[in-house]
Amino acid sequence: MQAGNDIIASVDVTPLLADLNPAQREAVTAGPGPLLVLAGAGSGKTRVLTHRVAWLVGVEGLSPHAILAVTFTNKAAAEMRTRIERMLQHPVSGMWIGTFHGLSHRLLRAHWKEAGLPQGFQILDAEDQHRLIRRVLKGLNLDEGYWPPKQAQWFINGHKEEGRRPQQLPPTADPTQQQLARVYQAYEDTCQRSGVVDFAELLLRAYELLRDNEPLRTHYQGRFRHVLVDEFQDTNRIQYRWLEQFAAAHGNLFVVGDDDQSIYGWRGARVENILRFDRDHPGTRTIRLEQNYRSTGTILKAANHVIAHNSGRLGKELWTAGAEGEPILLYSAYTDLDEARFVVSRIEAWVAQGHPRASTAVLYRSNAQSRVIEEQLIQAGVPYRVYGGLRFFERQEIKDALAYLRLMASRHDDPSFERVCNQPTRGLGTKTLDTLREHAKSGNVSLWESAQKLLAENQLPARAATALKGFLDLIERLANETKGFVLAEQVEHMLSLSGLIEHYKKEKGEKAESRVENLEELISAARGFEHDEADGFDPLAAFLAHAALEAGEGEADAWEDCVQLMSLHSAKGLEFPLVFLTGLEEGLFPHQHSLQEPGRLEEERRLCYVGMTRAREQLVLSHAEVRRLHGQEHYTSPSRFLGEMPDDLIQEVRAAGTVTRSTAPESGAPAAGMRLGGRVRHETFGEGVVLHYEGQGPQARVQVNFESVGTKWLVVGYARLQTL
DNA sequence: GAATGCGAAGGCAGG
DNA sequence: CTTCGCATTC
Repeated sequence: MQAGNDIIASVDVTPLLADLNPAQREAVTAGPGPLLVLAGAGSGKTRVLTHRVAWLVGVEGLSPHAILAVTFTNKAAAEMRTRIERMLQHPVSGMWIGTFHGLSHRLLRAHWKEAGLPQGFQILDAEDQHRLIRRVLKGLNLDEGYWPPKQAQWFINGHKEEGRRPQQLPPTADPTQQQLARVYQAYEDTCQRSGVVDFAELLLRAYELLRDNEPLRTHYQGRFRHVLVDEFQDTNRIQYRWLEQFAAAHGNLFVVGDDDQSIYGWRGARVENILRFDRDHPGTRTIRLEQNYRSTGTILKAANHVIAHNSGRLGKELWTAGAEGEPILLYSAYTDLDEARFVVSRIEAWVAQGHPRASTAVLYRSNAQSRVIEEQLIQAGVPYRVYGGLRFFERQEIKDALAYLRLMASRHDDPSFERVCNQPTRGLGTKTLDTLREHAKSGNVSLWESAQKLLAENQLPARAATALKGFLDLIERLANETKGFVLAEQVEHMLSLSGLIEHYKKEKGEKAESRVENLEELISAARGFEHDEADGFDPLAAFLAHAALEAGEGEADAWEDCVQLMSLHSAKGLEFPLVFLTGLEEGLFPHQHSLQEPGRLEEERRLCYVGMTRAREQLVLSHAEVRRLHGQEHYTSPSRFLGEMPDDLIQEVRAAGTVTRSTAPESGAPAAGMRLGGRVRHETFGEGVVLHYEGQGPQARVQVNFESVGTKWLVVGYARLQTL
């Protein structure tokens, strides 16, 4: 390749490669063909991806148009784009950088006809999908008690993630499966009729589009000469095949991932995708990035120990050239409140040392845990920001508003019709709606069409007819009158004409007030919304897609210097000098649901690994002996993950009393009703908490932390302990 | 047809 | 502990 060398020689590649280590450099400068980069946490993964793109464009002279880069989150996509543009020092508009969902959506918008969708198709989020499934179940006369919508949702999404349509389900004699298959089919029909697609459908539909449409496939394969994928360990089966559709012709598939950070098995991710990548793609070059630039040696050592308990890994051990750093701190709290206070006091001390608040993250397994910590932060007057949870575009009032906008864009959107036809109330009751649904179902048309038809044929009672006509006219009027308006004015107009904002203004209470504020915020959001005109669809459609695909930020403004609160899942890819990993308790983390299946437990362990490796300088672990969850008090035992870290790396912090670090029970309980963290009463020592036990039956010994006399080992057979 | 109040059910992670 | 559906009442 004489010519190639000439090109390379003619460009000064020094700045591009200067700050890379040998492994990173090897990945960035690799030739064509499949390449797997096993990138450990903090090993410069994003750097490799962005440098690779810069290399392809800047050195190999590839057009940005020829690059397809896929990520999982919008944030990652945005960051990648920014960094690439900074490196190349000019905008790269022709490059496709986005999430699987975002890019699929783009494809489907561009080729809606070929994909068998109406032009104005709308996107269902998880909640919309849930509601629709409930409707479908009702339509099939299935009792919700017997047929939980959640189960049907799980069934449908699970199959879609595997690429299976209702007709392609494996034959089964199981009546439950058969019934669920019918639900799946009915759901699909409803979606098709209403012109809506759920998240999984975006991917599946885009994949099928390329698979079945040869000219289109050839076109895109010809255009995208290089396909790059971030977080490859989180791809599910359909995403894997989706990628193959693009890369099959040339095999230039550059995937970056870490099997130890695969944490989305519950939504269909297949670790196997990364485990078998080199077998699926002969000639794959595998490059390991094991040097970590983020955390201290202590943190890495502990994290390596934890993850070593998993089986079937590709194998990787992080190391650092940096310092050992501070020991990991462990706080055993009495209660979740105690834990929260501890966290807040450490944060205050940290901030007092001159660190910005934003250098701190509090991580937890489930979003419900944030409340207690938030309350303590508020009390201490420490600004904070919560990621995840209920996000802007998921709020009730915002979804109401969006439903109006969606109907303006697409009349046949049944879920939106159902949502707002009587919101605010305008005299459309159950009866009328039932008639509408019945009629729509039998005629296989949308609610909108069915309403028009029933009105035209005068088949409704006068009152209902007036109300219904009022609604249809309202939507038509909104759509027509606001044509040519700028987006924000469209939204504003809709809010006042529909009576929605008035409706919430009339309501009293703090909640209603914030709803009105949110609706006003929606107008601002619309005003600030920018989209690529080149996408070829109008601003309203783009805005609606944005709302569906990017649920928006949580509370608080991003500007202020504030403590970051988030679930472990949303922490992936981020890093902070000081990290709190809270709620390390059996049943919570690892989560209860994961204890049955070994595979799930390993995923929880990976989640722990992800959490630990977020910390740059200081990692603080904590667990509570008593935790209030869902209104009930639970006595808990420390997470088994704590027992998987070497003792000498951990320093315990304890205000009073001592709690020995204990691992989860390896065998059953020593006596009836006795469990780690459970409360017991002793005749002379009083009440205490079970910390440890050994053996079973009357010879079993238990360690109890008594409130009055501290920790003692007792033999169950003699101590006559009473479980409480 | 709409507002109010009660009881039951759900309860993990996210695009 | 919430939220949501449902029934009762206005």
